[in-house]
Amino acid sequence: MLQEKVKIFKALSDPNRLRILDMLYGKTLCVCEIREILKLATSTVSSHLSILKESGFILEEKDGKWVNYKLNSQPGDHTVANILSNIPFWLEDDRQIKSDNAVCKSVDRNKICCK
Amino acid sequence: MLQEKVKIFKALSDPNRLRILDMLYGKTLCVCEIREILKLATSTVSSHLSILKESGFILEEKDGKWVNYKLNSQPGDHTVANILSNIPFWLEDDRQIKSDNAVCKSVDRNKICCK
DNA sequence: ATTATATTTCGATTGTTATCGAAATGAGAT
DNA sequence: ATCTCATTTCGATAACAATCGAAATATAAT
Repeated sequence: MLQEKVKIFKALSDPNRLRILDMLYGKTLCVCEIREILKLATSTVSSHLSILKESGFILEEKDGKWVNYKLNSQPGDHTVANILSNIPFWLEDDRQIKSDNAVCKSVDRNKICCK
Repeated sequence: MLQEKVKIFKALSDPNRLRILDMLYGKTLCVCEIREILKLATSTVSSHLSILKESGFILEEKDGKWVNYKLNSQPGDHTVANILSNIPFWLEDDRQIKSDNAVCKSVDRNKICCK
């Protein structure tokens, strides 16, 4: 269905979701790490992650009280697979994306979440 | 800007715009030919074409009272170029897209528009 | 069991998008 | 000049999306 493809492109039609996707190329992240980098409400981040998951771009893994999100390395849809292999190339020149990559490396879940 | 990329993906986030793009791989079309195939109001088609043009996917060419739309063969943005080279592959399995391709070949502007 | 922390779901709000029909524009034909 | 046809712009409407905070759920630690 064409609507499936539309769902894929809608998932990419938000700057915060593009930032999340790009960050996940570096490493697996939990909701509160992403919340800290994007400066959004936790519920908003959760909603973005759900959209990326439903469209096939990412997978979730429960780990105790955390939920880790990572890129889907074996997407069922070939459009998703193709896009995932191109996104770093498409976004690499962006200022925000570059900055996220730097911040992302130094983010530590144990400092951010557990108080 | 990340917003530039978002604009590109938003342009792809509508089934009618995906249908238009795919049809343009076959041939240049005017607004009323597209209107006839998509069964939408002329003003709606014009609006979709404007979105595809603003995001860099297509170009317009005035030809008398007609305005012809065609794919942009030299997009400035490498994301657009990359996507344009992949779209036929991404959409080829879709029923609607297959049917459009057939209909599109037999569409004749002189039968549809001029009465 | 109770408490604390991470996440999701829900409800409300605000902004955006797809659609139409009507009015305006532009360009050829009479 | 006037008429006709293709297209765009405008204004309205209805559906959808991003965001938040509060309430609900889940899991770990005390």
